Amino acid sequence: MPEHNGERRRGTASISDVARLAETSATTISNYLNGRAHRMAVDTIARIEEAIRHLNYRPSYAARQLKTGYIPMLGLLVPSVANPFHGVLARHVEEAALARGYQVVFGSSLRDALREQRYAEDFWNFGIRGLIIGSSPLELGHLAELASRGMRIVVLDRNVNASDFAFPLDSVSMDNLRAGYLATRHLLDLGHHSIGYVSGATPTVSRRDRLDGYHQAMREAGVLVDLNWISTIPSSGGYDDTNAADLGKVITAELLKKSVELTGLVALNDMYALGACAAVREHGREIPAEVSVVSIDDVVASLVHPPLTAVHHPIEALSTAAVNCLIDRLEGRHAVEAQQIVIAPEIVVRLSTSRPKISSRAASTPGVSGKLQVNQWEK
Amino acid sequence: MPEHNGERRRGTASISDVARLAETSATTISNYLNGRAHRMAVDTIARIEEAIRHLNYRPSYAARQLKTGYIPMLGLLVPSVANPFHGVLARHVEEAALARGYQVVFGSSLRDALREQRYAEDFWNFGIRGLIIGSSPLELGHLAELASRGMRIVVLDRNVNASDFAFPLDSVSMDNLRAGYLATRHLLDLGHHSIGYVSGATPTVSRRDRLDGYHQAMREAGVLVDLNWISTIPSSGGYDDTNAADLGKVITAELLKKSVELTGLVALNDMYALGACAAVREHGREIPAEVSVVSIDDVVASLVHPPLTAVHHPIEALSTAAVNCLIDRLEGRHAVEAQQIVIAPEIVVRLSTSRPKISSRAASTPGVSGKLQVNQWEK
DNA sequence: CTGAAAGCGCTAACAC
DNA sequence: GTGTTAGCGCTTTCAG
Repeated sequence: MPEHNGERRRGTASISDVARLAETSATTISNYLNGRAHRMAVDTIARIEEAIRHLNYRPSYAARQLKTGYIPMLGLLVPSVANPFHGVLARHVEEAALARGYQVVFGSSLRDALREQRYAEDFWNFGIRGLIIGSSPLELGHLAELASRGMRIVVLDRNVNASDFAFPLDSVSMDNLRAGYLATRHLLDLGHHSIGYVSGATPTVSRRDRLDGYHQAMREAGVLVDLNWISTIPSSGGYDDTNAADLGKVITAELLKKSVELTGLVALNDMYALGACAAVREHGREIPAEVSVVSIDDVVASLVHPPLTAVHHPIEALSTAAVNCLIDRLEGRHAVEAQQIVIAPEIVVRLSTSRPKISSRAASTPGVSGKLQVNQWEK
Repeated sequence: MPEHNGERRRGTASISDVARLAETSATTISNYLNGRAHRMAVDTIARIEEAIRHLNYRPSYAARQLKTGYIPMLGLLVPSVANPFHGVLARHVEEAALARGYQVVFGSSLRDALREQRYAEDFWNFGIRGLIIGSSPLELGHLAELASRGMRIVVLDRNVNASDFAFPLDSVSMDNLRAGYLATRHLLDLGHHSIGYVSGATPTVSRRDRLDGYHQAMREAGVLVDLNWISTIPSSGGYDDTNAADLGKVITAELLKKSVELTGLVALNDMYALGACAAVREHGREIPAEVSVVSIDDVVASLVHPPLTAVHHPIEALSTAAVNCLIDRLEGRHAVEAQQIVIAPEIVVRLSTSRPKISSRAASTPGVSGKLQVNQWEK
């Protein structure tokens, strides 16, 4: 622990200062402060308020916390606040927390379970008892011990199967499978068959679900998916999300090289989509004339050129729901069972997608990939 | 204050539990914990460590803070973490703080002095004594009272003239004037004369400085600036930075309408630049063939199409410097005088700028605007 | 309706 | 080297 200059709460009045000035006791001040002023003598109240104002008194959360074990502070852990998606997420979490009188302290996990755990434990040592996890690693075991100690956790962006965990876990998420499905389906509906999927290999629930959605849509349309259409490049070690766009570019370049027949691309998220667009252009192809690109998340999709068709991630609704769920639990006004909130996404069509052109390349599709089959799941 | 379920630090051992198990006193544990174990008996140390491990003991920051007035937590206030620039800023602040053992709690000020003040006061009530202000309103008076109480404040993104304030204030910033200058100068060097400046009217120091840089470059090149080249649309009320791109678009549309002779555009930041690009295209002009665009900040500039020429904002260096400066002060290892750190930016040339085409429009420039003068500042 | 007293978990004198 | 004591600012029985 670092040295500090020992500066005390200089200039900060304490409850006893107020009591003295108001000619009453600390207890009474405390009662007043905690909403137990209902049947207090009016002039006592008046004196208290006057004293508080005069002294510019604010109660110390530390002292209060020491006594009650309670602090109006939430922890937020995301892969990286530098990622615009999580920045927006943080912004909404902040606002919802503020509305309930809570502050939020954040940490970037860098998708590292150990780092995430350390942060969470640090939060605990600060007295924080409510935690929002804004990512979705497959495993949550690193938080089990904390949960058993009493940390309330709500997971954002992944749907949790309650029975998967030994501890109660609320979850709030967009229906990621449906997101992947909608993105793919949109391309399919436009007439594309050879559709690539641009994603890093980081194992998260939301990513797995989105990919499942892609497969479901393809299957439903009777398109046999070529393995080369799905990127398998693992995301590099110190994964910070900062390089997501670069990764998307590399991945897409690879995809395009292996499979010239591709006319449509579904990107895991906006950052990957930006990288994908760059790669498509470097490959000498136009968007959407030659390759259509659809993104998921819709954080910056509308801002670029061309504006990207994207499945919109309802971040605000999710964040608000997560915060309220968490605080409700902290304040003990909840049923015991874990809650799972899932919100359906919608697609926003913009200018990065269009009908495929009849291209000589597509005609020369190698092997069976892209070939239409009898659609046995037709609906 | 909201009700809570009164859950105590259940399952959390205290220092006396450790003392008991280690068959020693709390003081000794405390000494051990605070790096005063130099000449402690080795077996005492061993028993302590064993006990700590066994109990999974972690000291309570709240109790420690109550005693010492110290808490390893920093407050960070930015206009909006949803803004990618500030998200990246927050990420670097986080990392620098973490390296020094500090957590960071953040708030979005929405460029509202009152909101900013409330946050800062709340931070204070949590025991936080170090604050980073990541915006640069012209006035800082709303923080004066807090500063006088002992809050350490470092301002990021604005250069502070120490004597402007009654309280000591460290500042860390890029040389914003130079940033504006470099951006404009780049366009000038390419041969542009009619150069617009895209910015909201929010009064901040960094914005004023950047605009000054624009003027300086224009003056130096002997170009008379037409008032219509500089947007004067005030940013709308509840300014959240979320709509910066939209604002940039509206502003640019206006600029282009008023002044068809413009062949170059300097944008206040990346978000404005994105909006500017959209407006240029809607106006039926190509980038950079017909209009060159240069941005400032370079947060997403490289990711879009075409990749934007931009003055690079050294956010990491600034954030790290700010955090270290702040913590040094908190830990009392600083000279008394306020520090001003200024870092020079550099421009990164990409594909959104090129030499202007000889256009009939430019030739028909109305009035004197855009006319070359004798360059009396030539160097 | 108000107050006195005890104690949350920790650290800092000051003994021993 | 290690322990004793007091107390940070607040809340909470429990009396009055």
